[in-house]
Amino acid sequence: MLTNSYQEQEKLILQLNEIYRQMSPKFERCTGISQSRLELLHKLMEVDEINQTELRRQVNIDSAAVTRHLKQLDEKGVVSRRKNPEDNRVTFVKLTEAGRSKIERYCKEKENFITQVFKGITDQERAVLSDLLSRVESNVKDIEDEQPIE
Amino acid sequence: MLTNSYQEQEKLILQLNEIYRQMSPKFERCTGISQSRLELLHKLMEVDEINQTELRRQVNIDSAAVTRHLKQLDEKGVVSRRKNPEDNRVTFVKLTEAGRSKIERYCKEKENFITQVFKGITDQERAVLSDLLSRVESNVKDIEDEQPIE
DNA sequence: CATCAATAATTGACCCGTCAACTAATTTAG
DNA sequence: CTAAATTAGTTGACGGGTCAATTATTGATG
Repeated sequence: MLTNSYQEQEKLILQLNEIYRQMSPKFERCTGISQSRLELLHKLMEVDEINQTELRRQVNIDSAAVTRHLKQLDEKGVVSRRKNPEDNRVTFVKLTEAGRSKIERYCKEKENFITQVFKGITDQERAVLSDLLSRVESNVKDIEDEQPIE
Repeated sequence: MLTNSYQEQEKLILQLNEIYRQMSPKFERCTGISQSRLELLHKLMEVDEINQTELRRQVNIDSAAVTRHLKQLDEKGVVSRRKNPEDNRVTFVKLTEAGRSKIERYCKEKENFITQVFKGITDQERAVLSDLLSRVESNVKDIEDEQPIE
Protein backbone atom coordinates (compact mmCIF):
# COMPACT_ATOMS: atom_id res chain seq x y z
CA MET A 1 0.00 0.00 0.00
CA LEU A 2 2.64 2.45 1.01
CA THR A 3 4.82 1.11 -1.74
CA ASN A 4 2.10 1.69 -4.23
CA SER A 5 1.54 5.23 -3.00
CA TYR A 6 5.26 5.89 -3.10
CA GLN A 7 5.58 4.81 -6.68
CA GLU A 8 2.81 7.18 -7.64
CA GLN A 9 4.71 9.98 -5.99
CA GLU A 10 7.79 9.01 -7.92
CA LYS A 11 5.80 9.14 -11.11
CA LEU A 12 4.50 12.58 -10.30
CA ILE A 13 8.01 13.89 -9.92
CA LEU A 14 8.93 12.41 -13.24
CA GLN A 15 5.88 14.01 -14.80
CA LEU A 16 6.85 17.42 -13.51
CA ASN A 17 10.32 17.05 -14.93
CA GLU A 18 9.02 15.70 -18.18
CA ILE A 19 6.65 18.59 -18.71
CA TYR A 20 9.38 21.09 -18.06
CA ARG A 21 11.79 19.37 -20.40
CA GLN A 22 9.25 19.04 -23.17
CA MET A 23 7.87 22.49 -22.79
CA SER A 24 11.02 24.56 -22.64
CA PRO A 25 12.46 23.77 -26.05
CA LYS A 26 9.03 23.88 -27.65
CA PHE A 27 8.30 27.23 -26.13
CA GLU A 28 11.48 28.59 -27.57
CA ARG A 29 10.86 27.20 -31.02
CA CYS A 30 7.31 28.51 -31.06
CA THR A 31 7.98 31.97 -29.74
CA GLY A 32 11.57 32.55 -30.81
CA ILE A 33 12.78 33.28 -27.29
CA SER A 34 13.41 31.28 -24.15
CA GLN A 35 10.98 31.35 -21.27
CA SER A 36 13.28 32.85 -18.69
CA ARG A 37 14.54 35.49 -21.06
CA LEU A 38 11.02 36.50 -21.93
CA GLU A 39 10.18 36.52 -18.26
CA LEU A 40 13.02 38.93 -17.64
CA LEU A 41 11.82 41.18 -20.43
CA HIS A 42 8.28 40.95 -19.20
CA LYS A 43 9.34 42.26 -15.83
CA LEU A 44 11.21 45.08 -17.49
CA MET A 45 8.06 45.90 -19.39
CA GLU A 46 6.27 46.58 -16.14
CA VAL A 47 8.82 48.62 -14.31
CA ASP A 48 10.50 50.92 -16.80
CA GLU A 49 13.80 50.90 -14.93
CA ILE A 50 15.11 48.48 -12.33
CA ASN A 51 18.38 47.31 -10.88
CA GLN A 52 19.67 43.81 -11.41
CA THR A 53 19.37 42.62 -7.85
CA GLU A 54 15.72 43.50 -7.77
CA LEU A 55 15.23 41.85 -11.13
CA ARG A 56 16.98 38.73 -9.91
CA ARG A 57 14.75 38.66 -6.87
CA GLN A 58 11.57 38.95 -8.88
CA VAL A 59 12.42 36.41 -11.52
CA ASN A 60 14.16 34.20 -9.01
CA ILE A 61 17.11 33.02 -11.01
CA ASP A 62 20.77 33.18 -10.13
CA SER A 63 22.41 36.57 -10.50
CA ALA A 64 25.03 35.01 -12.73
CA ALA A 65 22.30 34.00 -15.13
CA VAL A 66 20.76 37.45 -14.97
CA THR A 67 24.05 39.08 -15.79
CA ARG A 68 24.57 36.89 -18.81
CA HIS A 69 21.08 37.36 -20.14
CA LEU A 70 21.30 41.10 -19.83
CA LYS A 71 24.70 41.20 -21.41
CA GLN A 72 23.39 39.48 -24.51
CA LEU A 73 20.19 41.47 -24.57
CA ASP A 74 22.27 44.60 -24.33
CA GLU A 75 24.41 43.56 -27.26
CA LYS A 76 21.28 42.92 -29.27
CA GLY A 77 19.99 46.37 -28.44
CA VAL A 78 16.94 45.11 -26.62
CA VAL A 79 17.99 46.53 -23.31
CA SER A 80 20.16 49.38 -22.07
CA ARG A 81 22.10 49.60 -18.85
CA ARG A 82 23.55 52.45 -16.84
CA LYS A 83 25.14 52.75 -13.45
CA ASN A 84 23.28 54.29 -10.59
CA PRO A 85 25.10 57.61 -10.14
CA GLU A 86 24.35 57.53 -6.43
CA ASP A 87 25.78 54.07 -5.95
CA ASN A 88 28.20 52.84 -8.52
CA ARG A 89 27.74 49.24 -7.53
CA VAL A 90 24.25 48.96 -8.86
CA THR A 91 23.27 49.07 -12.51
CA PHE A 92 19.89 50.10 -13.80
CA VAL A 93 18.35 48.20 -16.65
CA LYS A 94 15.59 49.27 -18.98
CA LEU A 95 14.08 48.25 -22.27
CA THR A 96 14.97 50.12 -25.41
CA GLU A 97 12.23 51.21 -27.77
CA ALA A 98 13.21 48.53 -30.22
CA GLY A 99 13.11 45.98 -27.46
CA ARG A 100 9.70 47.04 -26.37
CA SER A 101 8.10 46.49 -29.73
CA LYS A 102 9.86 43.20 -30.22
CA ILE A 103 8.49 41.87 -26.97
CA GLU A 104 4.97 42.51 -27.99
CA ARG A 105 5.39 40.10 -30.82
CA TYR A 106 6.95 37.51 -28.56
CA CYS A 107 4.03 37.82 -26.17
CA LYS A 108 1.59 37.24 -28.98
CA GLU A 109 3.28 33.93 -29.77
CA LYS A 110 3.42 33.09 -26.12
CA GLU A 111 -0.30 33.57 -25.88
CA ASN A 112 -0.91 30.99 -28.58
CA PHE A 113 1.46 28.64 -26.90
CA ILE A 114 -0.13 28.90 -23.50
CA THR A 115 -3.60 28.51 -24.90
CA GLN A 116 -2.55 25.22 -26.40
CA VAL A 117 -0.93 24.03 -23.20
CA PHE A 118 -4.17 24.34 -21.28
CA LYS A 119 -6.51 23.22 -23.99
CA GLY A 120 -9.41 21.25 -22.60
CA ILE A 121 -8.68 22.22 -19.02
CA THR A 122 -11.40 24.21 -17.30
CA ASP A 123 -10.94 27.29 -15.18
CA GLN A 124 -11.85 25.31 -12.15
CA GLU A 125 -9.35 22.60 -12.91
CA ARG A 126 -6.66 25.18 -13.41
CA ALA A 127 -7.49 26.60 -10.02
CA VAL A 128 -7.07 23.17 -8.47
CA LEU A 129 -3.83 22.66 -10.29
CA SER A 130 -2.54 25.98 -9.16
CA ASP A 131 -3.38 25.22 -5.57
CA LEU A 132 -1.69 21.85 -5.63
CA LEU A 133 1.39 23.20 -7.32
CA SER A 134 1.61 25.99 -4.78
CA ARG A 135 1.61 23.49 -1.99
CA VAL A 136 4.23 21.36 -3.68
CA GLU A 137 6.31 24.45 -4.29
CA SER A 138 6.05 25.42 -0.67
CA ASN A 139 7.09 21.93 0.46
CA VAL A 140 10.09 22.04 -1.83
CA LYS A 141 11.08 25.37 -0.42
CA ASP A 142 11.01 23.94 3.09
CA ILE A 143 13.28 21.04 2.35
CA GLU A 144 16.52 21.37 4.22
CA ASP A 145 19.64 20.51 2.37
CA GLU A 146 21.25 17.54 3.99
CA GLN A 147 24.56 15.85 3.75
CA PRO A 148 24.83 13.91 0.53
CA ILE A 149 26.11 10.35 0.54
CA GLU A 150 29.84 9.84 0.97
CA MET B 1 -12.38 38.07 -18.12
CA LEU B 2 -10.33 36.34 -20.73
CA THR B 3 -7.38 38.46 -19.68
CA ASN B 4 -7.77 37.35 -16.12
CA SER B 5 -7.93 33.73 -17.12
CA TYR B 6 -4.92 34.16 -19.33
CA GLN B 7 -2.83 35.62 -16.57
CA GLU B 8 -3.64 32.66 -14.39
CA GLN B 9 -2.45 30.38 -17.14
CA GLU B 10 0.74 32.36 -17.37
CA LYS B 11 1.22 31.97 -13.66
CA LEU B 12 0.74 28.24 -13.87
CA ILE B 13 3.47 27.94 -16.43
CA LEU B 14 5.76 29.93 -14.21
CA GLN B 15 4.90 27.69 -11.30
CA LEU B 16 5.79 24.59 -13.26
CA ASN B 17 9.13 26.06 -14.19
CA GLU B 18 9.75 27.28 -10.72
CA ILE B 19 9.12 23.92 -9.14
CA TYR B 20 11.46 22.24 -11.54
CA ARG B 21 14.20 24.79 -11.00
CA GLN B 22 13.88 24.68 -7.24
CA MET B 23 13.60 20.95 -7.03
CA SER B 24 16.44 19.86 -9.24
CA PRO B 25 19.34 21.35 -7.32
CA LYS B 26 17.78 20.47 -3.99
CA PHE B 27 17.28 16.90 -5.06
CA GLU B 28 20.89 16.65 -5.97
CA ARG B 29 22.12 18.18 -2.73
CA CYS B 30 19.86 15.92 -0.68
CA THR B 31 20.55 12.68 -2.43
CA GLY B 32 24.04 13.23 -3.78
CA ILE B 33 23.03 12.49 -7.37
CA SER B 34 21.04 14.23 -10.07
CA GLN B 35 17.52 13.18 -10.89
CA SER B 36 18.11 12.12 -14.43
CA ARG B 37 21.22 10.19 -13.55
CA LEU B 38 19.39 8.35 -10.82
CA GLU B 39 16.57 7.70 -13.23
CA LEU B 40 19.00 6.12 -15.63
CA LEU B 41 20.41 3.94 -12.89
CA HIS B 42 16.95 3.03 -11.73
CA LYS B 43 16.11 1.73 -15.15
CA LEU B 44 19.31 -0.26 -15.20
CA MET B 45 18.33 -1.72 -11.84
CA GLU B 46 15.23 -3.21 -13.42
CA VAL B 47 16.63 -4.66 -16.58
CA ASP B 48 20.04 -6.13 -15.82
CA GLU B 49 21.37 -5.40 -19.30
CA ILE B 50 20.11 -3.00 -21.93
CA ASN B 51 21.36 -1.14 -24.96
CA GLN B 52 21.66 2.62 -25.02
CA THR B 53 18.98 3.31 -27.56
CA GLU B 54 16.43 1.45 -25.52
CA LEU B 55 17.59 3.25 -22.40
CA ARG B 56 17.31 6.58 -24.16
CA ARG B 57 13.82 5.70 -25.24
CA GLN B 58 12.71 4.77 -21.75
CA VAL B 59 14.20 7.73 -19.94
CA ASN B 60 13.35 10.05 -22.78
CA ILE B 61 16.42 12.21 -22.89
CA ASP B 62 18.71 12.97 -25.80
CA SER B 63 21.13 10.24 -26.79
CA ALA B 64 24.00 12.68 -26.43
CA ALA B 65 23.09 13.14 -22.79
CA VAL B 66 22.81 9.41 -22.29
CA THR B 67 26.23 8.84 -23.76
CA ARG B 68 27.80 11.40 -21.46
CA HIS B 69 26.10 10.13 -18.35
CA LEU B 70 27.14 6.58 -19.06
CA LYS B 71 30.67 7.59 -19.85
CA GLN B 72 31.05 9.21 -16.46
CA LEU B 73 29.25 6.42 -14.66
CA ASP B 74 31.56 3.98 -16.38
CA GLU B 75 34.63 5.88 -15.23
CA LYS B 76 33.29 5.85 -11.70
CA GLY B 77 32.82 2.10 -11.89
CA VAL B 78 29.07 2.27 -11.40
CA VAL B 79 28.28 0.84 -14.78
CA SER B 80 29.98 -1.42 -17.32
CA ARG B 81 29.56 -1.45 -21.05
CA ARG B 82 30.25 -3.98 -23.78
CA LYS B 83 29.50 -4.17 -27.45
CA ASN B 84 26.85 -6.50 -28.73
CA PRO B 85 28.90 -9.20 -30.48
CA GLU B 86 26.10 -9.74 -32.96
CA ASP B 87 25.88 -6.08 -33.90
CA ASN B 88 28.88 -3.95 -33.22
CA ARG B 89 26.92 -0.74 -33.41
CA VAL B 90 25.00 -1.33 -30.23
CA THR B 91 26.51 -1.30 -26.76
CA PHE B 92 25.04 -3.09 -23.80
CA VAL B 93 25.05 -1.38 -20.42
CA LYS B 94 24.69 -2.92 -17.00
CA LEU B 95 25.23 -2.00 -13.39
CA THR B 96 28.32 -3.21 -11.59
CA GLU B 97 27.97 -4.75 -8.15
CA ALA B 98 29.43 -1.64 -6.57
CA GLY B 99 26.98 0.47 -8.50
CA ARG B 100 24.06 -1.61 -7.41
CA SER B 101 24.72 -1.16 -3.72
CA LYS B 102 25.39 2.52 -4.11
CA ILE B 103 22.05 3.05 -5.76
CA GLU B 104 20.20 1.57 -2.87
CA ARG B 105 21.53 4.32 -0.68
CA TYR B 106 20.61 6.97 -3.20
CA CYS B 107 17.10 5.61 -3.38
CA LYS B 108 16.78 5.78 0.36
CA GLU B 109 17.58 9.49 0.27
CA LYS B 110 15.28 9.95 -2.65
CA GLU B 111 12.48 8.43 -0.64
CA ASN B 112 12.92 11.00 2.11
CA PHE B 113 13.02 13.73 -0.44
CA ILE B 114 9.86 12.69 -2.21
CA THR B 115 8.00 12.24 1.03
CA GLN B 116 8.76 15.83 1.89
CA VAL B 117 7.70 17.08 -1.51
CA PHE B 118 4.22 15.66 -1.11
CA LYS B 119 3.79 16.37 2.56
CA GLY B 120 0.21 17.28 3.40
CA ILE B 121 -1.11 16.20 0.03
CA THR B 122 -3.61 13.36 0.11
CA ASP B 123 -3.65 10.33 -2.13
CA GLN B 124 -6.73 11.67 -3.79
CA GLU B 125 -5.19 15.05 -4.45
CA ARG B 126 -2.14 13.40 -5.92
CA ALA B 127 -4.39 11.46 -8.23
CA VAL B 128 -6.02 14.70 -9.38
CA LEU B 129 -2.64 16.29 -9.86
CA SER B 130 -1.42 13.37 -11.86
CA ASP B 131 -4.43 13.51 -14.11
CA LEU B 132 -4.10 17.21 -14.75
CA LEU B 133 -0.40 16.96 -15.42
CA SER B 134 -0.98 14.13 -17.84
CA ARG B 135 -3.39 16.25 -19.78
CA VAL B 136 -1.01 19.17 -19.81
CA GLU B 137 1.77 16.88 -20.91
CA SER B 138 -0.34 15.54 -23.71
CA ASN B 139 -1.23 19.05 -24.86
CA VAL B 140 2.43 20.00 -24.88
CA LYS B 141 3.25 16.97 -26.94
CA ASP B 142 0.66 17.99 -29.52
CA ILE B 143 2.00 21.48 -30.01
CA GLU B 144 3.36 21.92 -33.48
CA ASP B 145 6.58 23.77 -33.79
CA GLU B 146 6.00 26.91 -35.76
CA GLN B 147 8.15 29.49 -37.38
CA PRO B 148 9.73 31.75 -34.77
CA ILE B 149 9.73 35.51 -35.20
CA GLU B 150 12.15 36.90 -37.73
C1' DC C 1 39.97 58.25 9.22
C1' DA C 2 41.46 53.71 8.30
C1' DT C 3 40.19 49.33 8.31
C1' DC C 4 36.88 45.78 8.05
C1' DA C 5 32.33 44.10 6.65
C1' DA C 6 28.52 44.05 3.45
C1' DT C 7 26.67 44.51 -1.16
C1' DA C 8 26.16 44.48 -6.57
C1' DA C 9 27.70 42.66 -10.31
C1' DT C 10 30.79 39.77 -12.88
C1' DT C 11 33.47 35.72 -14.10
C1' DG C 12 35.00 30.86 -14.18
C1' DA C 13 34.13 26.07 -13.54
C1' DC C 14 30.81 22.84 -13.84
C1' DC C 15 26.26 20.10 -14.76
C1' DC C 16 22.63 19.06 -17.82
C1' DG C 17 20.07 19.34 -21.95
C1' DT C 18 19.39 20.16 -27.16
C1' DC C 19 20.64 19.94 -32.09
C1' DA C 20 23.57 18.93 -35.87
C1' DA C 21 27.45 16.76 -37.82
C1' DC C 22 30.15 12.77 -37.88
C1' DT C 23 31.87 7.71 -37.61
C1' DA C 24 31.28 3.06 -37.92
C1' DA C 25 28.54 -0.94 -38.66
C1' DT C 26 24.81 -3.14 -40.85
C1' DT C 27 20.84 -3.45 -44.21
C1' DT C 28 18.71 -2.95 -48.37
C1' DA C 29 18.35 -2.57 -53.34
C1' DG C 30 19.90 -2.26 -57.80
C1' DC D 1 28.17 -8.00 -54.86
C1' DT D 2 28.49 -3.29 -54.39
C1' DA D 3 26.48 1.34 -53.55
C1' DA D 4 23.21 3.79 -51.00
C1' DA D 5 20.33 4.22 -46.99
C1' DT D 6 19.72 3.32 -42.16
C1' DT D 7 21.04 2.84 -37.48
C1' DA D 8 23.80 3.30 -32.84
C1' DG D 9 26.62 5.90 -30.65
C1' DT D 10 29.83 9.81 -30.13
C1' DT D 11 31.38 14.52 -30.34
C1' DG D 12 31.22 19.67 -30.76
C1' DA D 13 28.86 23.91 -30.27
C1' DC D 14 25.63 26.11 -27.77
C1' DG D 15 21.98 27.76 -24.21
C1' DG D 16 20.71 27.86 -19.58
C1' DG D 17 21.28 27.11 -14.64
C1' DT D 18 24.08 26.66 -10.15
C1' DC D 19 27.86 27.69 -6.94
C1' DA D 20 32.09 29.81 -5.52
C1' DA D 21 35.50 33.21 -6.02
C1' DT D 22 36.58 37.89 -7.37
C1' DT D 23 36.21 42.99 -8.10
C1' DA D 24 34.61 47.36 -7.01
C1' DT D 25 32.09 50.27 -4.26
C1' DT D 26 29.93 51.71 -0.21
C1' DG D 27 28.89 51.55 4.84
C1' DA D 28 30.16 50.85 9.66
C1' DT D 29 33.15 50.81 13.56
C1' DG D 30 36.95 51.10 16.61
